[in-house]
Amino acid sequence: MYVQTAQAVPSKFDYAALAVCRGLDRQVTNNVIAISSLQRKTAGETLFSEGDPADSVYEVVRGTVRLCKLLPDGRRQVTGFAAAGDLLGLAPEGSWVYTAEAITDVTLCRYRRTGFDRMIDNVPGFARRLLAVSSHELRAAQDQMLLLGRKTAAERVASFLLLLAERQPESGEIALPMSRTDIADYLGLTIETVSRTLSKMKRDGLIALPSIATAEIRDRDAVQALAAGDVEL
Amino acid sequence: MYVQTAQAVPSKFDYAALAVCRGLDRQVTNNVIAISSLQRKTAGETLFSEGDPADSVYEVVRGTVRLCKLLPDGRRQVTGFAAAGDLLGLAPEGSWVYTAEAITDVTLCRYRRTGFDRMIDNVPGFARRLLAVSSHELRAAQDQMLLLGRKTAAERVASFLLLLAERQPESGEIALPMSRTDIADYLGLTIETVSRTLSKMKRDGLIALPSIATAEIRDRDAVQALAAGDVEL
DNA sequence: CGCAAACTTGATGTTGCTCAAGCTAGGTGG
DNA sequence: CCACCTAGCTTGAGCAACATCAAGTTTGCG
Repeated sequence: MYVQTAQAVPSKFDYAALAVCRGLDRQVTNNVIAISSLQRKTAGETLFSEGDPADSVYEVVRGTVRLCKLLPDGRRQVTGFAAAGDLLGLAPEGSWVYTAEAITDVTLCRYRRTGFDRMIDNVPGFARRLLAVSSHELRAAQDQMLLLGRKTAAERVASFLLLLAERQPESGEIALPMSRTDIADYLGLTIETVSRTLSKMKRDGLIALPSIATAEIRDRDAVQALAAGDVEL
Repeated sequence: MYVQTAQAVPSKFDYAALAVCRGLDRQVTNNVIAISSLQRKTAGETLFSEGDPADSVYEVVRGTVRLCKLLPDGRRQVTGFAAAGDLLGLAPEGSWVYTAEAITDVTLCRYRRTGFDRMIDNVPGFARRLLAVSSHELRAAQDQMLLLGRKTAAERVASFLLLLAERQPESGEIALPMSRTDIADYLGLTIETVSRTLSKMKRDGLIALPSIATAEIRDRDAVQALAAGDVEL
């Protein structure tokens, strides 16, 4: 369990910039430092597996993590992608209910559960903010249920691109750090269907695919219409 | 937080039995009474619709509620069924992200948002309990993503029956207060597929269907094997 | 008892999956 | 520096699971 990737923590690290510290005063931030440790994982490494005892909360500082669940025969559902600022393991469930794996090289901040729980009880407003975070995740999960239960393949892919675009407002280009397999397992499709759908959207001028790991929305209205089911591909 | 005499309220109602009050002392329970009001809805009535401003938290006291999301063209995804003890609207999102409709006649306890938020900040341990509830819902949502994204029709129906059975431990019979349409929209299937699958499970002796709104698991191992994908129907 | 809504069952259709074959990009060694 | 190699991606052809369309049947209610 305690596989601390022994790597020097940069002393210049800015703890106050952590998502967990948002809105907290200087003294409490110091408290956060006391219960946290920085970790690095290289692409492909597992952070933790479904069923492992969950004695920590993680914050993604840099990179992208995939969260997934497995069926006994190997079928996989990616339940989400966590990027910088996202928290894993808010749930005090005792053990992890999904597996987390690094998609890119990842920097993490790990908070010991005991200290974290103490903060929940003692830091004013902290619990309420976590509740808001948890609710937001729940909302995303419900949107995903609608996607998985009722949307067509084209609608799923279009929705996915819009979601990523929303989370990366800086650039016109959308980074796709995850593989086609990850996308397929997130959208409840096969890689072939994902690939075909992206190709068709490109052929029709809705998007461009400058590289295998990049997409660009060329006709936002058309992609949105597609995602909403107003039009067929 | 101040106590207010509960005059507008049927005196025989046992407020201390509310899920919200679990673990709270007498004085705080009185506080709950102050911010709450009881409501009734008849089968088919809408409690609130997606997009409506969410100025309250609801607790289901009696009956069953369906939570659903709609696509513009009418496709529907039921994201969950809420029964006695379940809370709706924990999320301080500002407006509802799903529609809630009464499946049976329903009794509700409605808590004003403002008072509820005050309790989150002031009642020790309350926020933490809500966080646990929220996390539990998130976990259920992720299980449902796996179901919707990766399970076959037979696996979905079997999983659904086991889920209901788990939530109704009292009896051997499973109550199905929701229509086939509701089940189909929950499982991401059509009513025909749900009906056919139930019929087949009955024909094969896995379950019995004593009435249209009741099921009984006859061969639990077989149903579990089916739900896990170990065997085909 | 009769009616409408909900459910079941059957026949046919379509979307997305499976299987199979190329293609591309990035990394490695000559 | 380039050729090779491999993992990941794309494309195509056929197929299966589930959806759709269309009757029947049951249930519950007035």
